Amino acid sequence: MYKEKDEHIGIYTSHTIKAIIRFLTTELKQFDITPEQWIVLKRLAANDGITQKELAVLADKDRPSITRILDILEQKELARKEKHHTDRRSFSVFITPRGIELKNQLLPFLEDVYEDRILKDITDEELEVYRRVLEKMNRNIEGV
Amino acid sequence: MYKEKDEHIGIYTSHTIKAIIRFLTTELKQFDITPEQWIVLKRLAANDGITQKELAVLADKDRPSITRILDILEQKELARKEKHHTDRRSFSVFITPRGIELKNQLLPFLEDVYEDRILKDITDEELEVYRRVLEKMNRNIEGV
DNA sequence: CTAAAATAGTTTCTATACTAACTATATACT
DNA sequence: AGTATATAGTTAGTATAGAAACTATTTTAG
Repeated sequence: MYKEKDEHIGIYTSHTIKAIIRFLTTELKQFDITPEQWIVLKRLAANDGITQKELAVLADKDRPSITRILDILEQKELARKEKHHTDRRSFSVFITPRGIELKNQLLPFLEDVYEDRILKDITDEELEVYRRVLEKMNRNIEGV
Repeated sequence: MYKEKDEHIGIYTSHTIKAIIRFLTTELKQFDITPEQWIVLKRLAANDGITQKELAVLADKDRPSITRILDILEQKELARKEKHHTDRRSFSVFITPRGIELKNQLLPFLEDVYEDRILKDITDEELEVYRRVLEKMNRNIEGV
């Protein structure tokens, strides 16, 4: 573990994440939603009525991505946009009843997918170290 | 660490990887290459003359992605394709002198980027656990 | 040996990220 | 007040992943 960190950490992390996203995409197909759309819906459910910009920050998306993903969520009638009352540049975004219903299904579903499948046989101690490494990497490259 | 694994593991991992890829993209800009193109060039350097299909497997890309990325590497004169001698459906892919030169620069450069910056202040013990968690997650979702 | 199936690679389509340019509106400066 | 700057959101262009359809060739089966 002392050498070739590009290979053993960088490229292997990249491989694993792609596999997880592929796995989640497959699991979520039955709900007709992608993992990225899910993150936006989840943030929206917890912060109903916020602006696109605020939603972008919370969902870790840039503004073009939020525009695109909200278009899709609107098509699927999971979210809707209203003109902001005081700032005519902005939109307020709301989750629909259908969106709430889906969120209520997906929250426990995804907890189970992680608990029982993706993270099976991984101890809490290992997960704590794993999470700490992520935090350190984030801090190391912060502001870039 | 016992609950909300979708949030604390899934979404946070996704955030971190995006930040790392953004960081690497910025670092590699001076070499006019992206992280994904780098993986392909690296595998090609270690396996000169293999077919696109073999390269796709080694670089963890699907066939359309390899087609696209090789187009770019050819444009940049880092790789070239030749018709396969015995199987006329295939191409053999070769790295160019320019590609070799770039690889010789990037291999140590990226080792340093990981060692000195991305993984700064992360112990070998932590990295071993981190890598083990990745391996377990990979095994858990294998074949999906 | 010929027809069917498999394989290598490309192209097209959808979804995503990111940059840059653009429109419309709001805020700040003088 | 009027101009300059900043902000919210959209659109367009490049790079990537993945699915599906397609072409050309090879392999397999009968």
